[in-house]
Amino acid sequence: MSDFARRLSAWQRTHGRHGLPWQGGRDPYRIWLSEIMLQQTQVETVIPYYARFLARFPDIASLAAAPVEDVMALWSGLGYYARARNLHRAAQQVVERHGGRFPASAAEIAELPGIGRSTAAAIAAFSRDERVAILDGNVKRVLCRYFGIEGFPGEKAVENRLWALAESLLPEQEIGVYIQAQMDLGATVCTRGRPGCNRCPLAEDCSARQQGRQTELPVARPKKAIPRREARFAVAMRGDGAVLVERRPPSGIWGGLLALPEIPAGLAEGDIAAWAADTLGVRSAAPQALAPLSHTFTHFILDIQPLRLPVEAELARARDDAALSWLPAAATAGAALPTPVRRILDALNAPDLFAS
DNA sequence: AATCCGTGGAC
DNA sequence: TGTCCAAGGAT
Repeated sequence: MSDFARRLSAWQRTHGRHGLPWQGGRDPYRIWLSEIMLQQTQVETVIPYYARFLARFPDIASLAAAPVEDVMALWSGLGYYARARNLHRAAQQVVERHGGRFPASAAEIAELPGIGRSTAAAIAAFSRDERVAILDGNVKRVLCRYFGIEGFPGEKAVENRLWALAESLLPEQEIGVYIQAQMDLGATVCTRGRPGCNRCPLAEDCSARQQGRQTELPVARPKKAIPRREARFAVAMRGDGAVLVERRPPSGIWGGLLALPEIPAGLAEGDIAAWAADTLGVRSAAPQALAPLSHTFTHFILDIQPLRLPVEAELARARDDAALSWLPAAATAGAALPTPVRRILDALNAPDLFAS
């Protein structure tokens, strides 16, 4: 075994993380769920979602049998909603094509929607110690520093080199411990800022440390200015507190979630009531501006102006739009809402703390 | 290959 | 306040 792997695994046994909710078992379903939730998402954020999801869907069969809307609701707030849709689709594929048993090998696992090479390897390594490499953000950071690898790791050529390196370093046995060691070292010691080199089992011959380049490696993503966009959300509210929401298409931003209808840009304030009558099927009083908010996505910032439309009457819509539905105030907590929509509705339902 | 896809934590 | 990006994958 390479000294690299031996030192890493030895470190994991004494200094690694062992008590996380998805650790300690070999059930591929639980491991799979954790890996998907943890994609681009921090451990502390995932923990409560993971518990709620497992309580509602304890196994693949229950997940596969559920309506996708229920799955989206449990994912509400976690982001990257295609993960939830793919998770549901994959569960159904396991039932239909694998007799309900999660496929064993990393190669088979990677065929499922939402599971790429690295996630498939992590599942196979943790569930049955299959000898396969992962390449997530942690591993990229550790390898780039230890071997002094130049170039942005998101670049194809650099990534290919890292994959080859990761595979060449694999120990013969106990791959699960080794994989966990890489993740834990990256998450707790070889962190992005201020790495704890004095606690690192690889420090003595780490290229970045020898050259004092810990903050320069891995090479950062090329900078790109992120655009700002504006949107007005219609908050059509009935007297009983129910709000009109729109199921978004499966792909794109907030795919499959319930959002507030967007008022077309450029539509004059005075024309909003007519638009609401035509498009939303509601007769409403004059729009009232609610507190604006700003929401940051990965690649743009959205400045949101919610406009409350007090509903006076429901009209027959020319073409019944199945995407529109009334969300009762009591149902917001369990609904599949994106975060800013939840904030807007929560503010409406909460007692006004600033009223005198 | 480059872009798209959420949210919140850390600094 | 802004910046960066975390157990990535799909297109």
